[in-house]
Amino acid sequence: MATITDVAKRAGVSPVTVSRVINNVANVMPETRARVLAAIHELGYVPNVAARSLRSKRMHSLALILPDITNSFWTTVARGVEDAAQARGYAVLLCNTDENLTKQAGYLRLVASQRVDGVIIAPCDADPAHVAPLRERAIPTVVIDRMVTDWEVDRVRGDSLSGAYALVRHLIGLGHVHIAMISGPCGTSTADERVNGYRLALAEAGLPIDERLIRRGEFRISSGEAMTRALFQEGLRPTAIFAANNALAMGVIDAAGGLGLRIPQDLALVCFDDLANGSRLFPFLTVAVQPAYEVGLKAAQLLLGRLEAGAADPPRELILPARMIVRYSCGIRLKEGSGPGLSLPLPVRVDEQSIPIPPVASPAPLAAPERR
Amino acid sequence: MATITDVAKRAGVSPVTVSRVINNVANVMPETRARVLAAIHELGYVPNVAARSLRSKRMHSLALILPDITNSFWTTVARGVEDAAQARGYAVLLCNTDENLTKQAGYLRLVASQRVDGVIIAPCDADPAHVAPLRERAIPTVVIDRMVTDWEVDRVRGDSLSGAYALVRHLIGLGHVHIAMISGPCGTSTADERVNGYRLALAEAGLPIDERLIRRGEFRISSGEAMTRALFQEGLRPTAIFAANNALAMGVIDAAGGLGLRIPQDLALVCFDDLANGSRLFPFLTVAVQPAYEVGLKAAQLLLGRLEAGAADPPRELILPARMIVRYSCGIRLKEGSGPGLSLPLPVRVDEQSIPIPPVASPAPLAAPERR
DNA sequence: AATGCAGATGAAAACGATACCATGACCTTG
DNA sequence: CAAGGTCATGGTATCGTTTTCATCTGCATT
Repeated sequence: MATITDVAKRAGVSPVTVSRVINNVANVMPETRARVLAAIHELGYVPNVAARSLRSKRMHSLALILPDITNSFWTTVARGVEDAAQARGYAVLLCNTDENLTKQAGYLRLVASQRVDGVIIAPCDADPAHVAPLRERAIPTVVIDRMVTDWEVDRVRGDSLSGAYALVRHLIGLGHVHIAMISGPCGTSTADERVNGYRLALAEAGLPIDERLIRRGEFRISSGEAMTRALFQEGLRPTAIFAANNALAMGVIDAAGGLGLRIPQDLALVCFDDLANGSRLFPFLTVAVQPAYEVGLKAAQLLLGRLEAGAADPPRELILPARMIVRYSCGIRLKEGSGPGLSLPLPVRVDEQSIPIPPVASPAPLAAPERR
Repeated sequence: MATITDVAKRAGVSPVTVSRVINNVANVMPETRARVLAAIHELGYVPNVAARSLRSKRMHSLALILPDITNSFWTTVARGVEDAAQARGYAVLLCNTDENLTKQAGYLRLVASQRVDGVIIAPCDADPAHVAPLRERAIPTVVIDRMVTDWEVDRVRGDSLSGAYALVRHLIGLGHVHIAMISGPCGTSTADERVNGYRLALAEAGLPIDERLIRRGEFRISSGEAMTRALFQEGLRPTAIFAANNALAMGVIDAAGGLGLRIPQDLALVCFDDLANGSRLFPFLTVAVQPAYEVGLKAAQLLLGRLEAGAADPPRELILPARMIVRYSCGIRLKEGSGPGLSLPLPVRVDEQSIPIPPVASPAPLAAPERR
């Protein structure tokens, strides 16, 4: 494979000049530049990033560390990151942690050894010790979706609190009083915040908060099924369930099947995060959606901006507003005559209504986050 | 950041010995090894892959080039690749082409410059010219899902022909005679093969093949909708549609909504590739599924095997069998009393039946592919 | 005419690891 | 006991770039 020296020989210049042409730095005579470009083209020369980054300390690559690319939320985030990176010629290393600290630690080591320029990470938990390698090595990082305690770092996330609040208010507005919430692990900030939004909405409506209706598990289908099953087995009979993410909602559906409950007739269901084809597939969940693609895009742009400008501004927090998509899983008919009635015939596709969610103030306010 | 020399000094050995310890090559005295390991640990040393691969010509990374990670089929493939790579300490570079040749070409350039050890690619089309950079530079490659004409290369793919054949036979068995097929671009082998399977099943059943019922477009929702709409607008009235992938099936659902057709009552629908939560979300599509995770896993294993063994065996083709998952989108009740009737009430979750698909012989047989 | 300066280019060193070959110590074998 | 082999280790060159500094040319300034 051709090297920079081959190109230099062919163009009758020194490797240094070729390097200058490639990187568009300093002044090179237009005529020389043309000769170099011609040589590059003729030889099919492509710079060797290993050599380049050994010398220049810039790898031109990012690592994206997230729980599981298989979840449509993360898929879309990844797509946003990838697009932003690609636009600036950066490569993206994909890392799935499965919410597993050991895997995460392994990837942090990999990331250090790859000497990636920056990292976008949705950490397994909020414990700063678990992301220590990033801080110790001062690797530019953007934390997405989650929070890490005591770490002043760039962050991009959706507005979980307001989204949860809006969903629960929606349920309350429909007359529900016994609303259960199933959420993810304590300590995972999104799970916590969604519970906060739930509490806030109930409190504001003057409804009692029954702690037995709040369940915490993991962000996975099986956990959602177990929690739902437990709720009903313990004799609590919520008329509506708020699932803190889409996987949990799928668990609710599984449990409902087993319990002989129909959605929406017997049980209303809302959740955070959309499904892949939410408006095409029944039960047409009513959801709060974070702008997943934008979370990825903005995170990557923020990171790349830092890398290229080298600016040492103070860390920023970007909270992207969520939207509520009202569909059918609470039994509402959106427009007279347009949507299906509650009983039959089966709809093929539901009309949906997308509503911006206004931010609500956090009960325990954060350090002046930036809204946009 | 600590270098190998720092470690060497601290352990009182030469960098060469440290290198040997890191790479587990040659014999190092246990006591020396321990000293080196201790030094590594104390300094938090992580090898610099750039330097390493500059010298050793091995990047320890793979590129995965596929149409769109957002499609659940590709998501799952990616997950398989990632898991296999991670297990052997390889990093995965993610590249989305959006079926766009320009983007694909850009990534091939990136891949060359990154000097990745190997590439797993689902090429946009079968034109060998479009993947020429891989061949010219002799980059070890595994082609997945698609085919490239005149290229003897390792391949891993699902059995499209048999899957399509099985689905159409299923429809025929239910009494359908007017079955339409909407597929992807001509020249994309999966799209072509699925059409072949369709023809084969009809021919075998002695049914006439109406060319107007076969439509070719792109593998995207909007294209599926347009083709379905066109079918009905032209006065053809198929009772069943076979969509060549999940995105096209979503397009059928969109079109059906507009046309006032219910699935399955008015129109049966089957497709290739599963949806993310196919058994939880109505219309519970009956599908042929390729083992997407396995496609990714096997492709990565095949590639890594080649890289590490350096074996120059002849290229292999792995055709993984598809399965049929019979659900509800053709209006069948699986078990008396277990599934829902055709009319109501709405099911929450459908029982499903997963059936292995026996391979069928290709009408134009391929070069002795390997089955497993 | 001497000086200064900017532009264009090149020579050599350096980045951090591994490949290759060399060396000395110790062991085996006929 | 000499010859040869194995083991543990080290010295040095090298991978392909970019960085740093030096050189040279030509032109404007004084």
